[in-house]
Amino acid sequence: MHWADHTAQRLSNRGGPQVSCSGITPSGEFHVGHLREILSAEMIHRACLDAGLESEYVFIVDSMDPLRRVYDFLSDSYERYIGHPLAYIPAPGPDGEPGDGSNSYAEHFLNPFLESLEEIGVSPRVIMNHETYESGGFAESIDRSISMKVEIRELIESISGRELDDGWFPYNPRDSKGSMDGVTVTGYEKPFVHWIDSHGVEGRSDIRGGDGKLPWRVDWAARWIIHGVTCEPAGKDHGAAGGSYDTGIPICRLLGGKPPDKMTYEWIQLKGMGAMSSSSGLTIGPMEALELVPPEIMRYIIARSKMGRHIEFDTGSSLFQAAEEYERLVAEPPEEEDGMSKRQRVAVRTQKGAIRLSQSVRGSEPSESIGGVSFSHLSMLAQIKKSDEVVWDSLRKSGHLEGDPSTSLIGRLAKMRSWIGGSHFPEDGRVRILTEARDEVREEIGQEGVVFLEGLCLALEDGGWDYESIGACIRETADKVGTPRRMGYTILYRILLGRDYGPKASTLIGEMSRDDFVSLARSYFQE
RNA sequence: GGGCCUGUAGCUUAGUCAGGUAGAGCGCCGGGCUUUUAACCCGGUGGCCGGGGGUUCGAAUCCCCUCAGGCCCGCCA
Repeated sequence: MHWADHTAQRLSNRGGPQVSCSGITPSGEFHVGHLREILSAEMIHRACLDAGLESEYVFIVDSMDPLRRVYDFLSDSYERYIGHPLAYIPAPGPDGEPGDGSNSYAEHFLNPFLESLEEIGVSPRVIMNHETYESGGFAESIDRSISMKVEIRELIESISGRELDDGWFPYNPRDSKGSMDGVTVTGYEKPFVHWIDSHGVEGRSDIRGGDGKLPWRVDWAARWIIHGVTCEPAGKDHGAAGGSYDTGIPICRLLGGKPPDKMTYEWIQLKGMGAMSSSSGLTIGPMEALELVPPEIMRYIIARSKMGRHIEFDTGSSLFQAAEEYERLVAEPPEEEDGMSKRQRVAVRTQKGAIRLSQSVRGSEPSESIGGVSFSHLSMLAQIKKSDEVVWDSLRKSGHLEGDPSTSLIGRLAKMRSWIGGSHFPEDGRVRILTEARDEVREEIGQEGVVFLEGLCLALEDGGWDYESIGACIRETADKVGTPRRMGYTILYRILLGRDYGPKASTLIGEMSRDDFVSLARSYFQE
């Protein structure tokens, strides 16, 4: 059974309406790794719906989290915002300088990400955490936390092994400048927390507003209660022993809630480059990834892997592999058959689940996502056909397409073109036509090849320069000089691409000019 | 120091929670195909399940130890 379906089954035992949740801090550019966070939860949500449960998917944006430090892409001017909630800091401009404040730091990074989510069929209920604070949503939890300060403190210290300092308080007020760093709480009179800040200024924060927040480990437990979260897959960092999941669960109970089960997922790694990290600069943003990868394939990459496994995200040749695997499964959906072992049945169900959950539109027919044309075929066409119209013509001729291309097919071609045009496209997927003879090829094709090419050049002198005529010439020449047709094609692929296989030979040749082809072929039999 | 994940065929992996004769895809090899969309069809090759010990009638699966890789323990998906 697919992990999402399995989780849905567990959640149905828990009962009640289901709320799957993700939480991400918008401290910098979003990257592909974040898609796993989102999709893991969203797929569980869909599996719940498919299981007939009432379910919702919410995306909580940690907009109340403070800016930790001045990141590389920020100017030094951001020094003064350290400790301020991301929702109350102006967005950086292209130069890294703070903007005019019309757009907050949190929104600045969040908005493009939401667009990416739209594209892969994820439309969460977005909750800006700072708004929940502002509207007083956290007030009760804050009050409870303060009254249970001793118990919470003990829990965190004993489970995480951390020693909290004497001034620790389960609420971090914002100081006279708006920062949450270096503020000492001096007292609590519901609903006000009194404090003195590092500048010596005294003040008070209303727990019913955005004047401060719960510390992370308590915040997490509290939001589960506030939003009724029943399931929240978290990055493995939260899952470490003594990590925030281990403290969140008992704290949530202490505050009177029913926490979700601990569930963690592994990182996505960039092939050969280690884990995604905003600070290392080695990231592929979701926008960038989705410019290359069709939505269903992106979802499939997440859906086919169990949560506990690393995913090597690679925009090179393994993307072809993933796409082909997806297409194969869609073309021939696995079915349970008599005589299958229990394991085989499980495998079939898992694969069917992965395909189902990979659709960007829930419940849509998987074969529509492919649009009748395989990923690798499209990559070839996109490389040898300059204009989209010619690609459609070719597809109509080959019977892949009737009438106008679908929106999804147009999108696929556009993505394919940007993939091919960019630096991520794998070399061995590239169709590069050679322009002159190569010694090793000369050796491979031997005398038989020379005779065949001579005959072919002769045959191509006259006649039309269209795929059909060219194809006919190839077949006729092969028969005439006594070369098996298969060998004739192999010879052509060798001189054209330096490989034994390739896209349809007549199509390839037809894309060249007659002179170019003849001069390439001649270079093998003329000194 | 503490903890987590992973290790199954050349590659990607299923099966591990609920122990019952090792499954799949790709690749590779062979055959077929008198238009080769890197295609398609048929057949085949291939694994002491990282290693060792234990529990059991029976272990890839449970327990202990060990090796290797990745990672977490202020914040980070």
